[in-house]
Amino acid sequence: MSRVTAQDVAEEAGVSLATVDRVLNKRKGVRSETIEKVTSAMDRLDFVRDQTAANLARRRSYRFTFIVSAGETSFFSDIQSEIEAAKSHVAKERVDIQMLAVPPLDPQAIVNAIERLGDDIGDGLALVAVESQAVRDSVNSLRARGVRVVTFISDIPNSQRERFVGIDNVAAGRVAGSLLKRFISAPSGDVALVAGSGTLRDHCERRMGFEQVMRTECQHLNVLPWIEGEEMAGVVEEKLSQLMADNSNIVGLYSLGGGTRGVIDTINSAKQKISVVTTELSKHTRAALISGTVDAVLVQDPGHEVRSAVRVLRALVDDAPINEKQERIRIEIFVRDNLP
Amino acid sequence: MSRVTAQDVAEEAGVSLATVDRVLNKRKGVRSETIEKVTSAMDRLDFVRDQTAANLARRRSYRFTFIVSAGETSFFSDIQSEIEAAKSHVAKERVDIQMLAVPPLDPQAIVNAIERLGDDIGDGLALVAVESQAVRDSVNSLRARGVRVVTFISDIPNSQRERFVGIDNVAAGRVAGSLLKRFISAPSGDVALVAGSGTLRDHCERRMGFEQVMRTECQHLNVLPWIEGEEMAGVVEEKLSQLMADNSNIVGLYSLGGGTRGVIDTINSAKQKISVVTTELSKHTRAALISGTVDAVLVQDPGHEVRSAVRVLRALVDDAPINEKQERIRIEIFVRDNLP
DNA sequence: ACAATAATGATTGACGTACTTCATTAAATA
DNA sequence: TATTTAATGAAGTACGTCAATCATTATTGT
Repeated sequence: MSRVTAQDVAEEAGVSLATVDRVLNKRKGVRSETIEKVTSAMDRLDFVRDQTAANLARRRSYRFTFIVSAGETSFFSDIQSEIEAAKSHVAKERVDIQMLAVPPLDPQAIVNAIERLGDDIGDGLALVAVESQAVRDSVNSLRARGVRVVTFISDIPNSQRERFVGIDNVAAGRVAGSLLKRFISAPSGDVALVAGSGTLRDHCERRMGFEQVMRTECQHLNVLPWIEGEEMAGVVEEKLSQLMADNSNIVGLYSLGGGTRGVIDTINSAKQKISVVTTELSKHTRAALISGTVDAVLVQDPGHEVRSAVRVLRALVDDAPINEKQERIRIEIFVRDNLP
Repeated sequence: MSRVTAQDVAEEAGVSLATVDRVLNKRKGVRSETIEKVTSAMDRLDFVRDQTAANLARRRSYRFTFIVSAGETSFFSDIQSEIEAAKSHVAKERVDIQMLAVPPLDPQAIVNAIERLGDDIGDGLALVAVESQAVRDSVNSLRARGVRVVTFISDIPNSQRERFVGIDNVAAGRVAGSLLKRFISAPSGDVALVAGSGTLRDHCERRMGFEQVMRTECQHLNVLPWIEGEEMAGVVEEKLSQLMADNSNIVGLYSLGGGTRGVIDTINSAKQKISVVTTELSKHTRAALISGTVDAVLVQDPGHEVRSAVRVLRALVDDAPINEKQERIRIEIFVRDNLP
């Protein structure tokens, strides 16, 4: 009933513990014939090596760095507190996490941060990437040094990052589109689009996805030129109320990034019935969902993303397989009734 | 830079390792004054006990039993394969899982299974519960024996199970209602309701939630008497086509349980445009989402549920805190564009 | 002040694996 | 056959904590 140990395997295979160990850790100096004896004994006994004991003996501990945007949006403060939470949670499993917040939208800040960290960066890095060749180079040189790198929330394709932990933003945009398509009952009308900044990759991708759906499936709807809110509620509010004053026929709106509070305030003081889909679950979007101002909110779960990044980094360091299903970050749809 | 050990704490506190250990494991025979010295040293040094080493030394291993319904629905076969997956995954962390499939909807089968297992049930049980006093008693006596019990997917309230791992089914029903409400653009019409069986608690709850929304917010819609499909596609198809023949004004449909394939087939061969929300992601609902027959599918992620149950059981055994955010099972909404 | 009790120290051997060293044996080459 | 080389065994130390034992101090009450 007690666990099968390497010692048991040795006896079963008729070899010494040392040889089992050599096989287990793929060290050289064992005949393939002997390897076979050992592995078959392992199968027979259902041996699974005790990872906890192994890690202890290896005195392996993991050190990971998170570099995130210091943006003042609620999403990024959520991310930061989730990292803090994860930090204390995994500390007892010999995983040490450090977090660095850098100014948003600034590639050089990221590069400098990585530079400054040097070897202190540890075994792995989770990075909220910004599109830039300098960052790409920086990531690649980390990889060359053996540091495992995952991008996080915002990807940087064509770099040597080993994985992207985050949602498919094009799909998120499409979801917004197909929801709005179903929500809007008017036979025709205009649809407004509010974004943070055109330089943000995720915003662009969501917009792409959204417009794909609108173009191909909603000929009766006309997507207005998008509003760039620069992630600031005030700016959004000003530009959006202008837009709504000019267009009396707005029937739908997709807010795909920052400054959603401005959207909500504007819609609240408008008379038209507009179907609204937004992003990010903050106290404002939550209230708006409940009051009915907003119909649906599309979300990526920061907690899941942080935990996933840690698990993935650990698996990369351990050369262990990744549970794809577990690590897939969902595009979550919230309506009033499934609010957490 | 290396980890802080209990030995370091002992030195910092000016006591022996034995005393630190006594404090750490809350053994008696230490003056409260000394306890204070030790804990403050721990704080100063940021000591976190190494769980892996602790588990090793304690030679603690966990043994959990899953009792699930042997229903032939795709949902339960998904559950079973997720349990298998979890089993091999956690084996390396000294967690042993056994699974037992019992006939669905049969309280006595559950009670007998628990009886037969005896002490072999291990440290904890995750149970797909069925409403019944016998099961409730059985759960309670397990708890009295010190076995930790969580219910799983289907709850059994008023028992001493320590937690329910699953979704809020009333909320799921409400989500279905508020989605349909938005999807249906017709000014009025009938809404059909297809369920598996009235004896299933989760089905009843979803129906409740759905009708709540319909009654309070959709006076323009008329919910037809529900169809009991007994989880069989053929039965559903027959009854539903009859219903649709009788009512030419059906504009929406919510399929809240088994036999969804029958719903899909029926709708496919109908001429009306009906907004449809269903449950469970199978290859049929997936195809129907893509083809547009179904507008949205409400899902609980079996993988997440299984992993959560294991984590919760382990936390219960360890007397460790539970990460509520991580363990909240989401009501997931899938439309064509966020299909996994 | 003395015994009785409580608190602490010192030491030791697990737990299951990793990794090294040194000795021994078997196989391959000259 | 002698010699080199490769394969294996035997044994020990380490990882950080747990848990038990026994010896040694403090701290009580009388």
